[in-house]
Amino acid sequence: MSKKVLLIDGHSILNRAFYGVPMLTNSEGLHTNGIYGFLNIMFKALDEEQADYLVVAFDLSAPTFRHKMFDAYKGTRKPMPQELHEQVPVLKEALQSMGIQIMSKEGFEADDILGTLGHLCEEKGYDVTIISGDRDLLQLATKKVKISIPKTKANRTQVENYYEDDVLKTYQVTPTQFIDLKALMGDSSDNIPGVPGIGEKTATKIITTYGSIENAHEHAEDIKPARASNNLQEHYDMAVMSKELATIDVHVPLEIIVEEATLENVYCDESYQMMKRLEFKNILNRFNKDTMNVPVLSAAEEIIDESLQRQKIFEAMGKNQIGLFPVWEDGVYGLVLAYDEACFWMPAKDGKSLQEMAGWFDGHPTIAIAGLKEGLHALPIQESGRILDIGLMAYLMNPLKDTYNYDDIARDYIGMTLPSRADLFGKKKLSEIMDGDKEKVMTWLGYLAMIPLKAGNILKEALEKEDMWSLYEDIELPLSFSLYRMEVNGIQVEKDALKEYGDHLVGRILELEQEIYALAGEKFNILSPKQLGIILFDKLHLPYGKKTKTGYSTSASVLEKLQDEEPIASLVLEYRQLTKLKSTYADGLANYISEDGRIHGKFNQTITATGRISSTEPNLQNIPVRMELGRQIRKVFVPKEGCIFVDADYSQIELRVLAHMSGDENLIDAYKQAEDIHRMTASQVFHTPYEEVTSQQRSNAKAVNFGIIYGISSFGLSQGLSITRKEAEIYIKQYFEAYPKIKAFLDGLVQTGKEKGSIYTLFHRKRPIPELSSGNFMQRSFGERIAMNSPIQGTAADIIKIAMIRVDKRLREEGLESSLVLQIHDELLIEAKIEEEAAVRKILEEEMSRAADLKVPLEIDINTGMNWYESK
DNA sequence: AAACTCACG
DNA sequence: ACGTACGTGAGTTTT
Repeated sequence: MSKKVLLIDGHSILNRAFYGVPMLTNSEGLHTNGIYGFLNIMFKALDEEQADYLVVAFDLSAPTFRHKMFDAYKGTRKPMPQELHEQVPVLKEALQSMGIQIMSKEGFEADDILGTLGHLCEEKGYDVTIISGDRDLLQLATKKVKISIPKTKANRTQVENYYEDDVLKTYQVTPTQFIDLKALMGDSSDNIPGVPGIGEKTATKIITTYGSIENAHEHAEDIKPARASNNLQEHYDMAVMSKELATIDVHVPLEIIVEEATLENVYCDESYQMMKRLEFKNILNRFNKDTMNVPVLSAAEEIIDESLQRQKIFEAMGKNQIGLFPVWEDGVYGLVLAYDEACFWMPAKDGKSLQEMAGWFDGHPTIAIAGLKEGLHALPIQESGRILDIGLMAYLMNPLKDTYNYDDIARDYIGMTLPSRADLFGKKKLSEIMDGDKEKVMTWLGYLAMIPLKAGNILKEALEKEDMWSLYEDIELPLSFSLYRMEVNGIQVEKDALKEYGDHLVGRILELEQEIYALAGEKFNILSPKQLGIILFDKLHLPYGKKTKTGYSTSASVLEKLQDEEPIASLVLEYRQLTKLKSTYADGLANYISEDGRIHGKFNQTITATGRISSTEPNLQNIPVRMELGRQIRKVFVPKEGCIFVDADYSQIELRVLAHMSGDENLIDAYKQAEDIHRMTASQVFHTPYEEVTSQQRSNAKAVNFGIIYGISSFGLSQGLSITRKEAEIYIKQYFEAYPKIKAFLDGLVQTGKEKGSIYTLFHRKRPIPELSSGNFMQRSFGERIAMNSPIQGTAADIIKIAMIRVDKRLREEGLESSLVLQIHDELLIEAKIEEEAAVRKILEEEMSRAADLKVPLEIDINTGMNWYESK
């Protein structure tokens, strides 16, 4: 079996990857999309080819001879965008960490190195694959040398492979003649001028007939059309030069031989650390974790005896700061405790005995912990300001990450690469882990408490430096306790009523199903966009609107446009609506009702980019309300015996935040004068007296107000209002004329974002916007909309968080039995003792409207009821 | 795992 | 020329 050699055109593949893979940055802010795409292409090729040797060739940054020649003719090449440029050295570093041979040579291009290596390897009888994005390399194809061109189409990498025969089949010319072809038609992307007026068609015809430019020149008079003939004669020098430019040198004197480019150290510790730094989780999966080096930070010592455990905790009480990690999973309970350089694993008998340990911490020192709210469920430690939740702090420092595990924080804030739980134990359950290698387990447990201990103060200082400590101490930390209480509290749901609701839906769903099949003329899966698309647009020939990358779009906006003409469209819309209610809500929620008849969902504090809370397992922040049928489901959410629901929501909090932050007097005055802000906006924007505003004008103004908050774009607004872009532009222009300071404010946000790389809320919450530095128009525009929206959405989130904390605090301080059950972004739901209704209303009213002192009043609406339907 | 669709603010 | 409103989570189908 002959050896296999893989040769990669470094810059070309990096370039392809950069433009093919959407923007990606690691937490250092380093752009990584090109490197990521490059490595994926490389690994895919390695898997497929099973190569013995691998070389990656790069051009040197200094312009090479061939380009100097041409640059003299026609200026220089376009400069590489900064975001790509910064990835070149990092990619080289990554390849080096894998022990992959990198080759470049002064005075030669990567093409020449690839050509020479390909040539040499073929002579040695090896199978060669050259990967490049550049079709110029097709001239190197032979029976043994394959040119592989990856194409990133719609997020999927497809590869075109060319041996000698394939080039002939595709281009009607041999690989050698491909050079002549290029010499005639030119290649702007490669700075080859070619002959003016000769394109692909003519060039192919000429070369297939005459074989080379030299021969063609000799028979130039016979060439048709006349224009091509004349141009070839007149610009033959260009053709000759182009041929020279396009010809790859296959005789470069190389010092290194390909046999040295073996693949022995691709998956080593060094490259593992590099992939961690770049945050390539997919690529990390390729590593064999068992052979990895596991750094010992401070392994835990097991303390089983309860009185010894007490003693250790007593000792910890004398310290300034301790690290804690409550373990409660899969029948394993216990506590990891760290102080100074020591660390102890203290198993507990069960969940209850672990909870009891919380009492031992009274009068505790500062506690550093990773994930306070989650920890509280196992170890309900006393509420205090002396807690450093490193997960929460790391979230505030950079809310864009998807995990804040000890290994992420160790890497980002201590500069230490530690194996994650998955690296160490894969998908094993905790009980299985604990039964395994003791030394490894104790090392891991050590991480869980030592990393909080070590990172706690680092993160505190980092937050202080950014003027964000108060956000942590006064808002996020106390909020963790409120959210914890809401999770424990849960919300009562009537299981039987929910079941009935579901059954009622099923009846109608079955009817709709039959009607749809009848109109379609066959049975099919209505919920499959693919099958539905075929039925509607291929079989029934309905006019299709949008297309997705995989086929026809069957989204509601498309079906809505059809429904006047086509009954099937309305039926499908209704079918979708009902099946959604059935599966997500009727059935979905039922699965979460626990023994106590309540749903205890999670309120996540470290998910969103803007500072909002998110709700999962189940999501209680998207219970239907807009459509009556869906809204009915709220009737199953009820207060417990002796209670009622009191629901309070802010009225247009984001628009009020905008009025305050922009300081626009017109909008501020509008809020002070008018009942109806959208009507007032319409009056000011369309220069119509307030009383004469039509409902059409009002709803347009409302859409513009939304648009402003979302980061206005004429296209977006035109979609929202079903008008043309031109009309949308006029609305926006008129809006900004009516509210000039809003325009200045939004422009300022984008500018700040570009200067600082981040934008901030009124309470100093930070959101980095790496998209703003993208060279891609789409990405950058997206960044601009984020810059306009996030401070508004984020400030509103800050305000309701403050309100929540204060409402919760007062409910407890005033000795009330009422408690918070839900937060839905601008709404708080309280399960209130019937006799406490007035007190609860008062607290909500006062704390919500006073949560922030804005230039406009914060107004709230309050409703009560015996279920959530009534109280909303 | 990714794509699509749709529920909410 | 580019082809989208901002922020989420979940269920179903498809790859």
